This record gives sequence, C-alpha cells and structure tokens, in this order.
Amino acid sequence: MDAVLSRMRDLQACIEDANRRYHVLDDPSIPDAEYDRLLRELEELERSHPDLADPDSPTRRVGDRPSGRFEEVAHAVPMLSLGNAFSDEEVADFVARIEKETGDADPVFSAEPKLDGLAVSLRYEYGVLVRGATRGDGSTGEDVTANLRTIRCIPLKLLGAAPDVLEVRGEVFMDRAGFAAYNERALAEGEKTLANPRNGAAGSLRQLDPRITAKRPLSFYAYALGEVSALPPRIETHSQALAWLRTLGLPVCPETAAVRGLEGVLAFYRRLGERRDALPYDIDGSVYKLDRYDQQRAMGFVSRAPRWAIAHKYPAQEQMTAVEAIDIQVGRTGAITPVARLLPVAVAGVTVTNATLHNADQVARLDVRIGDSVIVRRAGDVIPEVVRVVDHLRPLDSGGAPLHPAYALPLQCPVCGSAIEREQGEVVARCTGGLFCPAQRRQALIHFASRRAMDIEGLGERLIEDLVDLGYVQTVADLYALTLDSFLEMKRRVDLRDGTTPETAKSGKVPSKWAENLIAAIAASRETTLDRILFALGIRDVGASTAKTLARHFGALDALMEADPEALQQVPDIGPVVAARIRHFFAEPHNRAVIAALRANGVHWPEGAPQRAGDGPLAGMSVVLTGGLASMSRDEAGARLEALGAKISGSVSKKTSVVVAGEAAGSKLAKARELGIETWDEARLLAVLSGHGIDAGA
DNA sequence: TGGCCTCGAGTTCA
DNA sequence: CTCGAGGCCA
Repeated sequence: MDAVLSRMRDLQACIEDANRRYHVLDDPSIPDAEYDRLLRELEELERSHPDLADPDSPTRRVGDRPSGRFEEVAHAVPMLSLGNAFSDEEVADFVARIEKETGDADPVFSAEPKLDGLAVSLRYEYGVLVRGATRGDGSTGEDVTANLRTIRCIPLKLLGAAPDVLEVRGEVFMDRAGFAAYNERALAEGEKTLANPRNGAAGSLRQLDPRITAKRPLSFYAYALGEVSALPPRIETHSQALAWLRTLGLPVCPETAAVRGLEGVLAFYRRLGERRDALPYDIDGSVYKLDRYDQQRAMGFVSRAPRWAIAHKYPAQEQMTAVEAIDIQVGRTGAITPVARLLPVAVAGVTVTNATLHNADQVARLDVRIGDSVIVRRAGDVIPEVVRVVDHLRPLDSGGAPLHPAYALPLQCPVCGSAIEREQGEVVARCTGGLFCPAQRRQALIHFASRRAMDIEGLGERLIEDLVDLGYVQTVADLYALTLDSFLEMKRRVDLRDGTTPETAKSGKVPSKWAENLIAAIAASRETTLDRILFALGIRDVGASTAKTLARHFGALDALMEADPEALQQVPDIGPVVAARIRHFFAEPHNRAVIAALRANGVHWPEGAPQRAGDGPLAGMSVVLTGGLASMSRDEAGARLEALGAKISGSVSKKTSVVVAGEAAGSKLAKARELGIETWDEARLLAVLSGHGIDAGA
C-alpha cells in the first residue's frame, strides 16, 4: 500500500511539474504521450484506491494557473478538455455507451482533426471582437486579446446578423511551413528555436508585444461555442452550429465531416491518418462529437470532460525513453559510431531499441549520458533519432551533481584494442586496426557478399559473424575454400557454444540443405564482372558507381592495379583523394595476395578493351530512376539505359535530363516537377528502350 | 575560392 | 534517407 501511495505522489509531482512547464513556461518537459500515460496511470490508481486519492490531484484539473503576465479572464462557460482514446476498442466503448444511453442505434458524429495548437475563446459583443482568452485552467484563462487581434483569419467583426453575445472556442495553431520558417530565421539569428509548432503558437500568443505576434504565421479554426445570448432557431446540431459560424465569417477546419456510428468515425480516423503527413499543420488525433444537442445534453459530463465527445489519438511520433547504455559500432572503414541502447519504446507503431548518435559531435551537442531520459522521434523517414535529453530527469548523485559524466568516445577500439583516431577536420573517428580488427573484417565480408557486390545469397550477417569468430574465414578469398563439411562443423560448434540444440539431434538426419545452397551460391558468385569485384573489394571511396566507371575506363584489373595517380585522375569523377586511396589499396601486399587468392580460387570476370568516351544513342543523358516499375527492377532498367550510353544517377538536380517515375514515386518526382525536368512513365521508358532495339521483357 | 552536384557510408526494423 | 566530403566548374 505504501508503494502505491508513494507512486501516486510521484506521479502527481511529475504531472504538476509538466503542467507548469507546459502551460506557464511554454517549455514542455515531456512529450504529450508521456504526459497522457502518467495521467492515466494516476487516474487508474485513484480509481482502484479512492481512499488514497488527493483531493487536489492534477487529475481533477484541466491545466494550471496562468502565468500572471496577462489579465485573468473568467470563462462564463468553462473550457473543458476531452477524454482520450488510444485504441479502436476504447472508441468502440465510447460509441457503445452513447448508443445505449441515447437509444440511438446509429448516432451521427461531427468528426474533425485534433489540431496541435492552443485552445482559445473569442468573445464577440454585437458582432465585434471584444476579448480573446487562453483556456488556462479551464475556468480562468489569460486575456490575450491584443495578440489574437493580429491573427489575420480571426474576424474583428462578424458578418451578417450576429447575436448580442457570442463566444467562440477554437484552436490557434502555427502551420508547418510557418514553423519551419520561424526556426530557420531563429537559427540564423542565434535565437532559441521552437521545439514544435504548438510551442510556436503558445509562445507567440504570450508575447507581451503584439507586434511580434503579428509577424508569426498563426491561424485559427473554430470548433465550439461558449456563451451565446441567442442561438438562431433550427440550430440543433454541432454541424449546424459550425455551418452557422462559417456564415458569420469564422474559419472552420475544412476536414470536419459528419459521420455515422462506429464505422463512420473509424473510417474518418483512418482516412485522416493516411493524409496526416500531407496536411499543412500538425494534428495529434481526431475528435468525435455527438452531433445532436439533445443527445449531448442526455449524455452530460463527468468531472473534467463531456461524455458526448472524445479525442482519438494517433500513435505518437515522439516518445520518451531511457538510455541504458551507449555502445560503439565499428564500420567497414573503421568508422566509430556511438549508438544509444534504449529501453524499448513504441514510436509511431514500431518498437525502438537503438538509435544512432552519429558521431562524437552529435553526442556532445545533445549531451546524452547513460541513464538519461531522452525524446526519441521517427521523423519523415523510418530511422529513429534522439531529439533531445530531458534535462530535469537526469539522475543525480546525493550531492546533486549528475550521476554520469559527459560521454567521451573511447581512445581504443572496443573490439580490437587499436587506437581510435580522428583526422584533422574530419567528423568521424576511426579504428586504426584495419583488417586486424575483427569488426572491420566482418563488415568487409558482409560488404563483399552483399547484393550489389558479389551477391552471395544466404550469406548473411549472422553467418559471417560466426565464420569470422570461429576462425573459418580470414579474408574474402577464404570463402571460396569453404566446403560442405566446414559449414556443418561450424554449425555444430555454434550450437555447442550457444547451448542450442543441434538440429541434427531433432530431425535425426543431416540438415545439409542450407549448407548445400550456400556452397552453390558461393560457387555461382565465382563468375562475376569487373565492376562488381572492384566494388566488393571495399576500397575506400569506391562505391558501386565509381567501380563501374573504373571498370569501363580500364577494362582489366591489372591495368587498374598498375595505374599511377596521373592515369587514375584521367578517369571522370576521380580526383587526387580517391586516386591516392586506390593506389594505397593496391600497394598493400595483403590486398594483392587476396586478389591473387580469389583468382586462384576460380573467381573470374570478363575483361576487355578500355572504353573511354561514352557513346550510344543516349550518350550524355543523365537519368534518375524512382518508384517501382512493373516490368523490371530499377537495376535492370538502369543497366539497359546504361547500355544505350545514359548515365544513371541517384539524385535529381538541374543537370538531370530525365526522371523515370514508376509506381508510388515520391520526393524525387516532386523535385523533378519543381525543377521542370522531363519525366517519363514506365510506358515511355519501354518505348524508348524498344525504339533502340532493347528487349524490355524478361 | 565557393558553391553546386554526386557519391559513399552508415543506419533501423519487420 | 541523410550527412559528409570529394570532384568539378565558374
């Protein structure tokens, strides 16, 4: 019981603190999702232990006291908050409750996006805006009339026949474009940037100088009524009220729609969710309001929220979690990457356990330490990132100093013990162990086997790790000496090491199929091409594209190996730096030995005369492929275009001649349109290929 | 020398 | 996908 009580008091303190920071300081300390979670936990504890509930618990209040910088305003009709639903089930419960209590089997809801901004109340008397206030704690807010008057879409005078008194509730928000522009400027001028658009809106409204507010790109959508002296007749639903507000000149969110029953609200939720990223403003959910006023009255209220409305939240894009450790990863080139190991947390639908910290500079910028609470986000792309540290949750020692020191990169490679060095002016630190370092050896092998290199199917990271750790493979050439027996023996040793039951014991026969397939895949990779083997060798700064150029330019490996720096720099896109790296690679006796061993093991590729000048019908064209093609893969399409002399590039710029856009083409197509670059659909591509005698099929 | 344009390298999870 | 840096051109 003591434990419950102390947990409740802890939660209360956390929530109060978060409230204060959010409402009074405009400086949120924890993400909304975390706040909601804490509040729910406290609510549940209070429900199961009503005797322990504090009468002043934050669950009984909507927000917090105003900051005192502005006049206080008492709301004639309180501004309530909404209950939240985080799952379809909770929405189903909400709808079922309404159906049961109203007796309406198919109730109509007004559904609208839940804008991520700041709730305000506008008071019009005789059609003139006389006062605007923030929500504050729900019953008392702050008078921010002067600031609200600067928002262009808020009418200072209503159109038509307005009632004597009309209070309109709605959301003030900053759209994404405005937010981005604000931060860009703040960054350029060395000012503090805003954490998110909602803070932009809140911070702007709290400016003491309305001239500053006037420069902020704020908008407003009305979504509810407060005090109204006389509602026009025949307004019996929320939808009708919104339509009426529109006629008075008040902006209402165009996404708002009337929907029917559970099916209707869930369909609205999904439709809106799909378009979430495309909307010009941030939303954090949908809101459903029972449309008929008589039904709303029948449902009534619970302490802090109406029972006839609910906010259905989308999975949070930001979450708070704890850093359990900061580990080091060693890349193929020795690059040292610090990685935050996180307490698993669900962010936008997936569980995140790792997040890259990129490099030492980034760690220093964020000042991430072990034990810290951090905000994790999955931004536009998929890869999670640590956005910031929640400073006031940092663990402290008894003296009040941080428990953990600032993180410093180790001086020695944690894998091989070699020195870690950072070259002058470079951002990345590197392990100097080279192929002596097992981590680099492993990465080199993974690279060698990868699809764009030797394309050895089935030889994945796990297998390579075991092969390297157990000493079966030292260099890439050793792969070609592996036999069926060595794989089976290795498997036995792995099972023994991990304590896993050998499959041989379970099935009673030798499960050699996977090993046979692997041997076959390795054998198949013996027949390759010069550009693949060049790429596979893993020369620094020689990627797939440069390898292709080198292969074409020299035609044969020996010619490349003997080329001096001057000869190398004759190759397009090769300058002094890359030339030196290539020379350095081939000067290394170990690398020459590996190449000899590969050849001795039967790895071969066609060699031919150097092709220096690009020719073919599409010579000089720079083509970018994007989106999925139905009749062939992008790689195949690229190979065919290259056969015609075109250059395939990965990014769109004004030098691009054509963008081939397949299914679901994204940002590259958008960029092409923006730059006015010619685009081809798949049909056009096929026509061009067959027009030059290239068979598009198979 | 500065400002593109590219390429390379590293990264997460189902 | 994004960042960093090499290469090229004005």
